[in-house]
Amino acid sequence: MNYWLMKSEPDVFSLDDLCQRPQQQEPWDGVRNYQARNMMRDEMRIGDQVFFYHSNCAQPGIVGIMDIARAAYPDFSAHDHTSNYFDVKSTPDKPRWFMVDVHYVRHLRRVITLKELKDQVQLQDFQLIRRGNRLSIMPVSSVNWGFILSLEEDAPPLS
DNA sequence: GCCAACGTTGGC
DNA sequence: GCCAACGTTGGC
Repeated sequence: MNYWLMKSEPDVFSLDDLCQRPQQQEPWDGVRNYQARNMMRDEMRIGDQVFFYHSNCAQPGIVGIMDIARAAYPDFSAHDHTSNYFDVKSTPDKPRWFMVDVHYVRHLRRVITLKELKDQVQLQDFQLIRRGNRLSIMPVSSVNWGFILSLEEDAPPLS
């Protein structure tokens, strides 16, 4: 099984939004970056575990856990003229963009903030906190996954 | 294939 | 709102 982190702006789609879906499941549409697409299309498997990360908000950080409920299939929002994610170069015949379905697992007991992650000596190899990182989807090693989860048990940092 | 211009991400 | 970092586009 593989571990991942996926970012979303909570104003657009939050962990609470996912939690409130009827099946607590949702297509992860709108990814328009080739590296991120390739990871979804080529490497994500049903049952993989995913950190849900809130970006571009007051308190950026990991807020919960999802799993992969459906492997990659064409992102239909690319073919929808009314969608923000419309891409004239993607067609149903030759889809350029792919997505997976994610499924809610749980909220973390507290937000593990970006700042807190950056402060961890043990996470210096974690892509999320490397300079200039902008990928919205990234792999998480099983070691880092376990370590980050262990932070959940700690008291939140005071600052 | 090079690279300047431009657009986007996302923390702060 | 600012801006650093990075990806994409398109002229040549």
